[in-house]
Amino acid sequence: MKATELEKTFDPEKFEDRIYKSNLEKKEFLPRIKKGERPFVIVIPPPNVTGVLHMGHGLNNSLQDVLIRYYRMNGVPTLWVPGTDHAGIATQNVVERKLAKQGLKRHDLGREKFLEKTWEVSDEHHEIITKQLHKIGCSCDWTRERFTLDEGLSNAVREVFVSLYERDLIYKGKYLVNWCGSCGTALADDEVDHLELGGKMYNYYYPLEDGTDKLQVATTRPETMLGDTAVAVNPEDERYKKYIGKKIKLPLTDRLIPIVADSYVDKEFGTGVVKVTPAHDPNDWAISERHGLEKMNILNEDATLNSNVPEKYRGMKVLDARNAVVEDLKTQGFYIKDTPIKHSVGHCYRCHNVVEPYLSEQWFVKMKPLAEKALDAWKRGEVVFYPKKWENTYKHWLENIKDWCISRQIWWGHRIPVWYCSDCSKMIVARTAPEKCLDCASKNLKQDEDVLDTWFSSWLWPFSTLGWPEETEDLKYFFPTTTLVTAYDIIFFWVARMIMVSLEFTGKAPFRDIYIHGLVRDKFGRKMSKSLGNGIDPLEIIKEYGADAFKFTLAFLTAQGQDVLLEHETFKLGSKFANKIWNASRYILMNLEERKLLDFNKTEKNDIDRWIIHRLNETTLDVEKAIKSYRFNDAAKSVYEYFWDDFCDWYIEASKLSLYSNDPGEKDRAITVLLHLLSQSLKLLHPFLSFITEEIYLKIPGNEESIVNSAYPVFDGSKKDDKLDANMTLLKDAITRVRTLRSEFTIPPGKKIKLSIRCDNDFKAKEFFMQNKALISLLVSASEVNFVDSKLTESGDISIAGVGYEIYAAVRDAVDVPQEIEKLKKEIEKSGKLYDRASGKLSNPEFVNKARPEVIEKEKTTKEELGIHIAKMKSYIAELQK
RNA sequence: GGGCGAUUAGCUCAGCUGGGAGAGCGCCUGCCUUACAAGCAGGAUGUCGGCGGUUCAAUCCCGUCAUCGCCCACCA
Repeated sequence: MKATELEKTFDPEKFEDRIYKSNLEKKEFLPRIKKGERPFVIVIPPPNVTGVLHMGHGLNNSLQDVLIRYYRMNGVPTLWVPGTDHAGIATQNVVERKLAKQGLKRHDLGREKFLEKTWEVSDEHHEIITKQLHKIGCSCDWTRERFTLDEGLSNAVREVFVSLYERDLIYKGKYLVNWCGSCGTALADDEVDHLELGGKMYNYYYPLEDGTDKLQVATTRPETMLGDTAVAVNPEDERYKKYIGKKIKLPLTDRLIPIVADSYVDKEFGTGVVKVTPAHDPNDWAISERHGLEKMNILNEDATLNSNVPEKYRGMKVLDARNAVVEDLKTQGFYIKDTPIKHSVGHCYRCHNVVEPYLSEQWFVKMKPLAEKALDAWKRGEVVFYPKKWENTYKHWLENIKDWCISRQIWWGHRIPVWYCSDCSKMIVARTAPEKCLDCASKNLKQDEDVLDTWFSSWLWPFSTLGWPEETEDLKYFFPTTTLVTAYDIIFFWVARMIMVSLEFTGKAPFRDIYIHGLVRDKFGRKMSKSLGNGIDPLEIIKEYGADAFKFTLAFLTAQGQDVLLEHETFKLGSKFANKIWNASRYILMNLEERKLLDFNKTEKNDIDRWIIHRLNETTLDVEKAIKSYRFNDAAKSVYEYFWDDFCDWYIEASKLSLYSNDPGEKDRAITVLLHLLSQSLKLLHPFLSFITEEIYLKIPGNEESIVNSAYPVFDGSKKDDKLDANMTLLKDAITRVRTLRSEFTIPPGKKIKLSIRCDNDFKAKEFFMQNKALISLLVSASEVNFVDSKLTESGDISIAGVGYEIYAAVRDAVDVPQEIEKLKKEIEKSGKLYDRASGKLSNPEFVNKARPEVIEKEKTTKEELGIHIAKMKSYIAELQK
């Protein structure tokens, strides 16, 4: 066999793109459907086509890839559906910002031209995003890629809209909605971010019509007084009872407004008088409904004041109007004072401008009936959150759900499938554009100008991507999907809504497991953002460290329920690991030179071979447990420790006994086993480091097919060998003790030392130690190792105490005796404390009576062993003092 | 105003069902030992936020306080 050369330095850039391309060409990422077998399916949380992928996407997709690759290798038919989201307002904003730079507004272009521009932006970002996912190594099935605005998904959107309308779950009406004046559209409640800000509470008087008295009111938004249509007091409030039914002369206007009694008003709070602005405050809206008050809208769509206010304020922006109103109240003598206050102010989650409550006609989804189904499904255990704590959030939101405003006054999105007859004003809700009015047969029809909320298409994603409403083969086989991987910031927007609509239309929950990972933050725990400039570009990391380092590091750091704190340097962790894999593999492949490979199964295994096979086997089980419970850090740590600590530091080091021997047969045997274990180890690592494992795997003789669809190592109970593992632990411990001695007394590695080992008669690993004499000798760099029956007192060796054995090292001349005595004394002290603790427990009758037997047994052993240990060290001191 | 989470080595964090505290980075010592100096071998470092309680036994369970963070909520 000729040696397979790996380049001396590990350079991921040299193979990652090539491997991804090859995997695509060979269709490695397409599902291998097995009829009757339940597949493992993930639909990607579709990235927005507003921009490029950030570290949060990097994390999200890396974790999905780990899962997908793990199940794929375990022989489960596996599908990962990729795709992107048109992201209505967000994308529209991007285009509008571009236009603004040229001094243009969307209306200057007109709807059609504007949409053309938006498609350009969308296509451009789609390209970038796709390339980024390729770079990360995401093993998606790109033949099934979808976009929320593509034809199939648009069909699904219309189908759902019309069906919900027919089921009386969608309605149109004039209500108070959250209005973003800057985006010029209505927003859903959860699209409003509430920020705690410092503001002012303005106090001023409203005079009674008859001039007999004046009432003090307070507000944080004084400009709304121009839309006040009443003043409310508590019906039980003795101070104001006499005024109920009377009228207020509203300052700055010529309007008279009534004083009404409403129990909503808290007598104790403020002055007990509330100004009522039904069109611009949800509570006031409710009051106005109860009292049949007028609802006076004072805002235009762009959040300037409209013609319902006195002329001087018209056209002013809200804040300008606020200042003007305050000024005028002052000059006219109504003003009292303002006090600083902290209060939460709603902001648009897309453009971050202040949102105003605004009266307008919108489309809504009745959420209660949908939410009930979603709650029931969760209670029945059809969906499970990992970690569980998010179930509270989910439950709370569903139980307090309000109707969802789904119409948006923007252009980028799914046009609402509703038409109005210009002649008879008939409203037609239809799946396809009607040709004529159903009532008057007029062909003069106009489609609703508005588009649907982005989430109205996203919530269909798990089934619309698989072909719904068509009964496709994909839908039948792959739906419902298995796991949703997402961050907690979109539980309401997306996760809960997907469950609701899926239950409504398919009768099934769209996925079984919901894995909620944390958010990516910088090393100070701050969210990564453009404005802070603390973002890390995934591609930059991949360019410097490689995609494997990227994915492995993220998996290693993803503890369930925790945010992930990152800085650029953090990725060295994965990079160093990849480098280690590279070099270990290089060592093995290098030693193929002139070797004859044997049949692994028929090859004899020595102790250390069987030990590493045992360790691999155990690790396989650890990974399985960790992956199945979505504990990515545990899984990554487990393969890391297996490969670095067990495979490299012990197994490969031990293999040098064989590979550097003069016995060609032993060399052949050893390389055969090594190569097999390397192959298995690479498979074990592949879900976490996908490129390097493929690159090396295909260089191993006999491996023809990609590692992507190779069989993952499976836990095999018959390979479990705890006795061997215990023996190895003792052997490793003995070796470490000798190495520590060498290190402490600076005995250089080149200097071989002579060792004698004496085992107690009942020492369990006696045979094992004796059989592996040569190994011990190699790993501690000994000139010779002898097993003796008793201490050779006259030798003047330094003694090392083990549990069940002692090692005598002929290094007395190199040792600083007082220092050695000091060290032994320290250890006696430390052991003494532990001994006292154990014996204390054992002499406590409560402990002996109540503790579990195995715990008592353990304490007994501990006490016994420590006793011997201490005695040994005392005798060593005595000896050294001779 | 509710709800949730965090507090463990200098830093960032693991520690799943209570039984002698761990990782990565950093630090100290010695090594360019023919896979790897992005490495090897060895080492130091913790009143596991405070106080109570349950228990034979608490980093882990309960209560409470403190500090920090997040989510939800219409109090003018």
